[in-house]
Amino acid sequence: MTSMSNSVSSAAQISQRPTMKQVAALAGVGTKTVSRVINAEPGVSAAMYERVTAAVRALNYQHDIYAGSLRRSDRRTLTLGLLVGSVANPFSGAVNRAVEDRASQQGIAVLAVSLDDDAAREQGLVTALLRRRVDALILTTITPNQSYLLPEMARGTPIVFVDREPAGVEADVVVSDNANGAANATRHLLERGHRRIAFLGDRADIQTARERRRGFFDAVGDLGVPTSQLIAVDNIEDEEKARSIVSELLSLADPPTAIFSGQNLITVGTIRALHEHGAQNTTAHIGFDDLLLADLVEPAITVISQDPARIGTIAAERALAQLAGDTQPFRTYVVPTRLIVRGSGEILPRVRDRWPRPQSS
Amino acid sequence: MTSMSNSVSSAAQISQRPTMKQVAALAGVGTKTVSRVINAEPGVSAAMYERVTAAVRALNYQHDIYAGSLRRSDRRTLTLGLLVGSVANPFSGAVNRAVEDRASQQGIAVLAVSLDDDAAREQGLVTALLRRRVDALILTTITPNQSYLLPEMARGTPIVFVDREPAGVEADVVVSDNANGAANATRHLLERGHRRIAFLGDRADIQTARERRRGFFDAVGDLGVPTSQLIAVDNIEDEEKARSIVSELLSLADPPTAIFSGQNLITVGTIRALHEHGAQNTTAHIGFDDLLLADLVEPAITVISQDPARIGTIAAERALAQLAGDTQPFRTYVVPTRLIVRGSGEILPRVRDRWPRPQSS
DNA sequence: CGTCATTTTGACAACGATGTCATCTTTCAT
DNA sequence: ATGAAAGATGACATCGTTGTCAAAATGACG
Repeated sequence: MTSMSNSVSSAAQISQRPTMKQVAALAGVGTKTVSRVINAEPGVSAAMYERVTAAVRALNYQHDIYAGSLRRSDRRTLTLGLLVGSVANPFSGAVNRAVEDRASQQGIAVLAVSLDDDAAREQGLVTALLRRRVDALILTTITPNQSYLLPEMARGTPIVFVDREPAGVEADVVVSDNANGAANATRHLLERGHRRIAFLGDRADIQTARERRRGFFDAVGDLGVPTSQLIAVDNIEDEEKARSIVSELLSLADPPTAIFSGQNLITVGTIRALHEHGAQNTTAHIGFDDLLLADLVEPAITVISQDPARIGTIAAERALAQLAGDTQPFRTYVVPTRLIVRGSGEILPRVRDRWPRPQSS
Repeated sequence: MTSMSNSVSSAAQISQRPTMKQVAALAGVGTKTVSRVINAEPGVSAAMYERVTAAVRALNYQHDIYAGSLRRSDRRTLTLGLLVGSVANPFSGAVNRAVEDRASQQGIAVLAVSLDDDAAREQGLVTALLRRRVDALILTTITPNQSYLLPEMARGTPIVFVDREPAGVEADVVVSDNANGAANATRHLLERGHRRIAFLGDRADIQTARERRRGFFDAVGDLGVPTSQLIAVDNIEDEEKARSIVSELLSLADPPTAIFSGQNLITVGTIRALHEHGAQNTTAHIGFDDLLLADLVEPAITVISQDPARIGTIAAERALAQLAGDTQPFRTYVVPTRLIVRGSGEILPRVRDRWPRPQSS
């Protein structure tokens, strides 16, 4: 009975995915001709084209991009690798979406992974993208140095950095105008007479956090505000920590008359604390990065808004341009931020706290 | 001088990505041995293992997942395909993140694409994922029927539907408790004496929108509220349209005493309109889906909150389980929603609008 | 109608990896 | 010491596709 070993018994025959060979067989042509039709290569007669597309439809053939890329000389996989803070975070989501929109115009898909600002994950995540042979990388980084990417760049893989500037690598970079934005916010407060201002910053190992801090100190420095007036707290990791810190600050004998919160979640924590202390209408507050509903809380929150969609679009454009052979020198694209005046940032200090001090002549 | 055609002139030699063959050559072993080491297959002596890993490190070899999958019998690409509303939208982002977290535990990456609730895009996007040979699909759909996926399912590709129930396919489904959540919100309003209630719904071709509408009408129907009291507006596509509709409603001679907004952006538009009319403290309002800062606007917004992370986690678990050979029958997982009481939903109608009517005996 | 240029087509190797299987060592019981 | 069993290793075909190149078909022209 061994003759039955090529069994009919595997009854529940699972239909295989059709291959190009099967399409070719059905159409009665060579596989190369099918390949030509699929890839819209020239030199196929109308009759052949018709026969092949009919077979493709009949079998519901789905071309395998990766098998193709294996043999193809450019080795393109039509996939972009994107490393962002977290795909769950609105800023990253907007960047992701903009990249997707740009890329999908050319049939390119986006493989996005979340960094979580965990330096230990960075290289592993990049490797995971590279193992999948993405055509280009768009990266938000956290490690102090990105020179581990040099061999990959030497191989010709386009790499664009977004949101944060890399170190140890020459490349296209797309960032918000962090220092300027922060300085603008700070000047806005200074102009309204605030001097006792609190700066609340994100983790200091994050490049943008350092930039925003720098902008803050540049602005107060330009005016020669004595540092004894200032309060700066860094490394605020989450909303709850921000809330408790602001709560403490408001309990001080001499609390700040204005607060500049340097990141999204810190802004939310700050708003919470201000409301808890009933201080939201007496303490000025500007946040870096806009929030949904920020215009509907009481008072509405003045913010420095970023343009993540534009950041994503430019990054995708640069990556795609490099793929297309563009060789213009690397540049840093600085996307402007915008001060959106809504109320919380325009609260004036009490007269006795206001600067410049009235002349007592 | 033709002997120089194998030119030294292509000076800027681009270093190629090392292949397994090169690693094998450097280590002085066969490629199959390298393959065994890379894949942690048993039967490799310690000495060989050491020699191979040394060569891998020396060349910075990066294993090509797709080339491997081509020959491998299970044809796994260690990639999951995810179709969501939009990677820029917070709900989708949370689902995406949960799927990523689950999948990355097994070294699986997520290829996410945005549907934009555009029926014309659905099949094309699924095909784009399938062309990349994803191991499984997690889909949010918009077309009226998903039977086009039957051949793919017959091939053994696990497919899990999230957020919305499919039609024409038997599969695992993970959804919010939409009808119940909407009914709860509605009862919450009815219990407080509201009868003149407005339901504001999303596009009627979206399954969840229909479910929420159903929940609303179930709840009012159970109490026998005369439909003449009710206002239902469907197909509200964006925040601005929601705002203008609510604005109109509030201008009616007999405006609604309560509003149930059936989706995120509709909720935001509703809040805007209420504030513009100064009606936010006299008109009750409950929104479906939570919003950041919803607890900080005045009044704080009562909502039906969903649990997108849980939806994503369950979906990923089911997809991975099916990949692992789990054959339990398909199920619909209903993730509970939760009424979060914050104030806007507890506003009472004026006495003369309140039900039940006081007995005039 | 024959010749040559041009267009269309397909056979075959190759891309980078793994499955199969044969070969070569080593180990160990007798 | 010997043979059998087990372990380690690599040669080779193969996965689904495309590059190369030669062969076949077609068309142009005298």
